[in-house]
Amino acid sequence: MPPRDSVNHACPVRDVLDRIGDAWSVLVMLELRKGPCRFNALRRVIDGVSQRMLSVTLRHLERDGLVSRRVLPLAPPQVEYALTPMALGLVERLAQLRDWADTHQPLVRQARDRYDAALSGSPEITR
Amino acid sequence: MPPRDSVNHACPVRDVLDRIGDAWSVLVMLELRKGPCRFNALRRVIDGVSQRMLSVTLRHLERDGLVSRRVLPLAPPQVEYALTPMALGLVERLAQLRDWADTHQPLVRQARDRYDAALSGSPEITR
DNA sequence: CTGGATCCATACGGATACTG
DNA sequence: CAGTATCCGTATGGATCCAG
Repeated sequence: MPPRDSVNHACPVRDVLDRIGDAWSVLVMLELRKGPCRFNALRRVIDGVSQRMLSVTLRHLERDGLVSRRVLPLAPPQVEYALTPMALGLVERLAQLRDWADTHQPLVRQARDRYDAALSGSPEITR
Repeated sequence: MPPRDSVNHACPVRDVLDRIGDAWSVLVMLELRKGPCRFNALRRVIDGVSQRMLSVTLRHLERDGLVSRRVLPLAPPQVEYALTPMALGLVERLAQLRDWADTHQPLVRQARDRYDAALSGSPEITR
């Protein structure tokens, strides 16, 4: 997709799909499902996320009204992120998705390996 | 994410999330949910997808065992794509997601506008 | 601690042209 | 019809440095 804004925004699904598009959003929301969490705590538990992407992701989620941001007025500044009420329904479905992923991941892996093997095994495939 | 393969593949969720990551996969699967479909038919109905991306997307889905590909031996070659049994559960959940997106899209839009307005409205924001 | 700003590599994705 | 191959602009995302 080009500039992502010049495109067909008549399709409502796209809005949410775009948010789900970057894996981090999903991971963050699933994590926040367990309860409110602070920036670096998220950073540690998400595993693999750079500080920049976590920041960007959280801002996007906040913009879409899916995550709330609460600044605790403390000596070392603390910021707590939490799901908004609106996000709850979405997160439930995301959890359903994750469950499917968990249980079917081995099958997907198998299929993938079979596919790859079939390719490299084919006699006429030169590459 | 870097090379997408050098990354943490210990996390099972990632595998499926990556597939869901590109919006096209979801759109294609939701379309195939209605029944088997041919290449150009998909191309027409998906709207916005380039021929290349549809091709790439379908190959990925096939590789993961989520979509089957059947070549009809006809004069003008025809290829029919369909969901595999394994994909059915996934697609159901994706449909759930799409439903949420449909019903909540206005709210997301609102939140987004409010967020943007708050930014440009803030006095101290120079940018 | 919680980020924003910048720099830079690369992978994604569109357009186009070409095959079976 | 159903793709594959190439070219090439652009957005994504990591690394690093800096600020409140």
